[in-house]
Amino acid sequence: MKEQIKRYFSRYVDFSDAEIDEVYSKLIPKTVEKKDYLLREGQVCKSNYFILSGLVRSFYIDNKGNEKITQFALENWWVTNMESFIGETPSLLSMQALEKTQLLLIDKVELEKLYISIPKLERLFIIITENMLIAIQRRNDIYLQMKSKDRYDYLVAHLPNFVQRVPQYMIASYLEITPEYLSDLRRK
Amino acid sequence: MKEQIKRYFSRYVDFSDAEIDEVYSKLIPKTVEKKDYLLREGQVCKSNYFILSGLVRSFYIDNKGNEKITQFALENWWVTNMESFIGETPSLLSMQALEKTQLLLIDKVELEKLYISIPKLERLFIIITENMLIAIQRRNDIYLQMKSKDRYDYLVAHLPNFVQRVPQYMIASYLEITPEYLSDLRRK
DNA sequence: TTCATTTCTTAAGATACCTTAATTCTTAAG
DNA sequence: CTTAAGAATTAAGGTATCTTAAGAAATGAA
Repeated sequence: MKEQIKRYFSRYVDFSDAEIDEVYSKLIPKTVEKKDYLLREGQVCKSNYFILSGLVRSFYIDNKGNEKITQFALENWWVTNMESFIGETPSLLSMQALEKTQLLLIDKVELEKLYISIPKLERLFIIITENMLIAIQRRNDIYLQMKSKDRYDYLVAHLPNFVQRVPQYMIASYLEITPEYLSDLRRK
Repeated sequence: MKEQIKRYFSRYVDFSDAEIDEVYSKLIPKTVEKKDYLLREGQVCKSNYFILSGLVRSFYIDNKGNEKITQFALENWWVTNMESFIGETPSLLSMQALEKTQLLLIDKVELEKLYISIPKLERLFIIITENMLIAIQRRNDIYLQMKSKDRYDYLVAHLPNFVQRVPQYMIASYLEITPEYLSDLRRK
């Protein structure tokens, strides 16, 4: 577990073993079962979650009562609801495990303390935030330009894990189409 | 001009007058005319732009040759192409003034030097980046949930400046619909 | 294995939005 | 003031995607 975190951290910033240890000591392990919630709509999201293994989705219920999936997250991703986490406001999204999932979570308060003793850590989270922003913008562009069929093909090509591990009606939700129409598309 | 920057800065972080002066001395004033470009597709975006007055759009040309507007930015906003600015990669977007626009720009290299002498400044830009991320996510959600008509109404209600100052076919592009269809919608 | 639940498919009819192309309205330059 | 260029409207026909509803297939619990 510690190795996995260490590998992840050193992808972006150079930490000493002592620094890794200090961070690691503040990370709280948590295992959730399939269908368990990490966060429910209306709660304030107080933690940032590092996924050791498993798969998590973020979603909300739209005004017609349908679930809309905004994000999948898997091994070696950080996942949180930025808006709620940063602003300390009630979350519009829920986060739910789609498989048995092992996590390390860090509390917002602890994280901010760590920033002071290990400024490099803040640098790491800046980079993570920037990458998130870029990824979201890129995803938007894809959605802007592509028709449903192409979005599906793109997903299969670039994120095959999602397609394999997630039920098809959730893929449809993520792609912003109905399950019926996705089924149609796949026939071709 | 300095007053405007100072007001903006102190919305988020407390700076001393001396700190403001130091930052201000690195900001380069620039005035561009309507239709001038701040950045062209293919260039690396080396600066972050603070808009003192005027209006700027970001857009790209899609595979059918149509302009797609991804963002408008106006007074007291920072505007840049994050992906190109952070990654120092050729920009996929262009940025163009839609009105005569007064800017203060800061070079990436200068900005990073300033982070060292004024760490609080980095804090400010973290906040700006986080807010950007939240805004983009929120915009996505709106696009996810709403039909064209509702997106237009939302824009009129929440960002009337855009609707007033930008030609309608650009609003259509921003809303991801054709100008003809927007015209249809407005009739109702 | 069996039954119940969840997920996926199929098809018909409806709707949102696009394409093209012609027409009017507005703006800016001479 | 006149004209050309840019912007907005209108209408007809087409396509992508949704809705509803039913049945088939897969999965998981007993």
